[in-house]
Amino acid sequence: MKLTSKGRYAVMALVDIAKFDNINPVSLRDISLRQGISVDFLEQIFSKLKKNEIVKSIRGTQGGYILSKKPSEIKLNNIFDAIDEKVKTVQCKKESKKSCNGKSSKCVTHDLWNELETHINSFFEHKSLEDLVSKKESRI
Amino acid sequence: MKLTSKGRYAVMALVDIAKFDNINPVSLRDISLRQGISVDFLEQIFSKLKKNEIVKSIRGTQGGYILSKKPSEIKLNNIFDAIDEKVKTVQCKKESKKSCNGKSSKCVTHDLWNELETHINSFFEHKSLEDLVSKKESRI
DNA sequence: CCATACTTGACTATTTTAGTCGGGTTTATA
DNA sequence: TATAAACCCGACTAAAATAGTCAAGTATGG
Repeated sequence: MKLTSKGRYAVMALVDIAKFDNINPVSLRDISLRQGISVDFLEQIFSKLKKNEIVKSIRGTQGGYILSKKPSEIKLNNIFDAIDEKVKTVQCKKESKKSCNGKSSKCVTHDLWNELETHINSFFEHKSLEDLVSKKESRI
Repeated sequence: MKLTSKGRYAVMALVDIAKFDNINPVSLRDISLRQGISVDFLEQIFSKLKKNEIVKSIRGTQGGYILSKKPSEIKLNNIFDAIDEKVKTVQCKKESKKSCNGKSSKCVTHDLWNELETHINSFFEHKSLEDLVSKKESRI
């Protein structure tokens, strides 16, 4: 079970934007320089963030991205949902005859993974971008 | 972020053993038939479970595996640790100059992933094999 | 002594991840 | 109005992880 770079980068990039003015758009180039993530990869990520209305884009020179909502209203699960970073539990596929029928150990893992999923999601639902930003502003 | 088949199979297999006599060893062949998992793959998994003292092996005819402890004493995190199914957070590698230095957004994700890891682990630490077995015995 | 079952390690196909690359379109500003 | 900064979009690819398979053992009960 692991977390992907994509998820990590998305959070880093959004925190970066949140730290700067939320009126002036922030360009991917700036984020790239500050966070050390390639512009090309950021484009992929932001394409999805935009589709899911986490950010708004402003085209042309001096363009960039701004947050669609206040940092306090952007929960981490919104971000991960947007970029398809879900908690994927391995499915019981066609092997259902064997392991997932009424008889023996009828997918003990089904309930377990569902529970875990709920558990993790509730963690992300309670964390907002603001939580991450303000934590880091407390630098002496 | 996703959970692997290996983890799922390990849990399924151990629940299978727990359901049967914990005095008579259960062979991988039986588990294979009941759960629809290949014997070869089970061998890989059980090799690690044995090294980590989750199960004991009994060789020869009529051999098989038995649990090393009572189902209530085997927590899911013990199982996942044994088979290297950890929560892996993507590391901030050598790019530390850019993203992980004192200046800008000094790895906001570090703290976040650590928190999540703790959160998930505590979930697994509180679930034992017994919890899974007894849940399923309530089949009418 | 042989069939059953564990033991070990190497091998492989498939899928996912983590990007890159190339060719666009839009728009501020000089 | 030219130009450069910036977003937009889809195809491509190398590397890593996953999910197994395969082969050649060793131990032991009957």
